[in-house]
Amino acid sequence: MRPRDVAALGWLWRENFLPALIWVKEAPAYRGEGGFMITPAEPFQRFANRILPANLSDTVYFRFQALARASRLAKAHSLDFAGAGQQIVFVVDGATKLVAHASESRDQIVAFQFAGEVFTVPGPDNYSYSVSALKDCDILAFDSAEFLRLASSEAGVLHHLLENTTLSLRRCREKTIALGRKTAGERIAVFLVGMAERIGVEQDGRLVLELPMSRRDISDSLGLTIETVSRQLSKLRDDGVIETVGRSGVILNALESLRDRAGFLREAA
Amino acid sequence: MRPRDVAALGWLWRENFLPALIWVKEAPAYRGEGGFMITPAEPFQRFANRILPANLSDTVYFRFQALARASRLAKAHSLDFAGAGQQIVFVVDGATKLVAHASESRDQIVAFQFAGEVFTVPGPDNYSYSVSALKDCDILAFDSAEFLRLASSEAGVLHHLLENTTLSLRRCREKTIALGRKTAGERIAVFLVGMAERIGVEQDGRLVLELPMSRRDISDSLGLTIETVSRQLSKLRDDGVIETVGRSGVILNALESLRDRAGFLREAA
DNA sequence: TTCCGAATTTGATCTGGGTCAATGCCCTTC
DNA sequence: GAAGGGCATTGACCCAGATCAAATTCGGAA
Repeated sequence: MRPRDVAALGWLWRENFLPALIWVKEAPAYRGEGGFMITPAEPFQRFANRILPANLSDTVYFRFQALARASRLAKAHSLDFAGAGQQIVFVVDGATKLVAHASESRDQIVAFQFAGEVFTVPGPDNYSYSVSALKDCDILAFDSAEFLRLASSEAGVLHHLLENTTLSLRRCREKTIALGRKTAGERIAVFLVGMAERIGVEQDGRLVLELPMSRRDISDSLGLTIETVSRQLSKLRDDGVIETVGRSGVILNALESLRDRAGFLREAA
Repeated sequence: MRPRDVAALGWLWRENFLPALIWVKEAPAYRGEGGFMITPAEPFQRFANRILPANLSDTVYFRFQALARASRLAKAHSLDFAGAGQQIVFVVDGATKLVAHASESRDQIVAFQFAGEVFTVPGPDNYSYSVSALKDCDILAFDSAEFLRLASSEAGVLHHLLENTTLSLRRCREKTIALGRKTAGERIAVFLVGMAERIGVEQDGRLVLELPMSRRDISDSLGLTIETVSRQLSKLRDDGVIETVGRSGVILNALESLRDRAGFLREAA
């Protein structure tokens, strides 16, 4: 049974969670194999390959699987964990944004995530957080408390999770630096360089980006307005540093120049 | 041998690291006891109480101890990990700031830390990071790679570290929200409320803060200038929300009003 | 207790990026 | 392939907070 077929189940699928189990039939048979076969067990499988150690016992493996709630998230739709506590989310496929709602009409995008990435969604606190799909997504979500209870004696799982969290923290700190001490032009350059590293594709020696997020998303991520984002991109275009293709395509002609404009620490410092 | 005595050793102590071991003589005898006795083993002891599981074997305990580099850091002095990789730092006593150097004269304070807190210092990347003492400090530092190698099969240690990292991430995200979408007045209110939670002391029903950081530190943390910080504090004083005592004392007369000004999500939303 | 230098506060002015307002252009849908 | 609607761009103007410049005050040292 493929996700596609499952979708046909109708209401079960929708916006809501659904145990990943229904995607899974012969999981153990596939587990641990290299290469991502498109199999019924694929979503949890991919998660397991990335986060669970290869030598995990079947019993524990299935317990984790039972905790996973899979959801198919159509573009622009969002998961709201209001009421629930901290979550651990895996992006099986697609791209998402983690949005903090500061107040009416003031959203801050805390981070973007792409296929294969794991991240933590804070429980509600001073702000409420939600995860939105930048394009159609497949997502696995775990209640963090339940997940950690199960993982509490699995050093391998904790280690992977720690590494992922530390990476998120580093990215968040870099964003802090950008928002606290950089000009609009520098922020845009930082953004483009960062996206180039994460989703850039090389074509004819030039880096090509297909940005899944809108100008509003970019501005909500960088603490700017859409107008400023647009103006800065136009400036880069006028300067020949980038070319734009339609609404989402960006070609980076001069990555070095972009790095200079990003205001990073000089290498030779 | 107390830290105080050790300091008398002179050059060994200074700004440099020094194996924590020299602080330690009868560590095993004290380990696991409740209550923080001031003992020779105190620094590593405190760290162990917070991060290492109580049932850790002595062998492993001592291996961790051998990795610890203790340092006494005088106010305004800083540890520079340039060259070294990611670090795990424990603030035994005092208060520190984690500073990212964006470029000449543009520093961003990424986080403040107080006694008893553990945090990660990123390895050099697009920016270089350093840890500075807001007041005289005792600090333990571990090379992160070495620490994790040793901890890789110690689920208890990893679990604590993960919790600490997740907390840092949550704080960093809240800072992101503040820097991306809040006005100067809101940022100051957020800062004061946050400090109240971490180092506030209740006196006669009012919260009293003794801020260890200067106006420059506050401005470098909030992405503002010292002048703006000063003006916003004056405004709060004029409005009767706070009183200031000398350069570092702040009395919060109306925590609720501060919360309102912080632009947090309305509870009743 | 006085004194000095640095930290802070306060004031005046300037500006990067926000806001408001059209206009233009993708891209979807029919 | 024409049309419509939202997204993006561009322009004019404004303002929160930066910058520049004193004046004031704190708190350590003598």
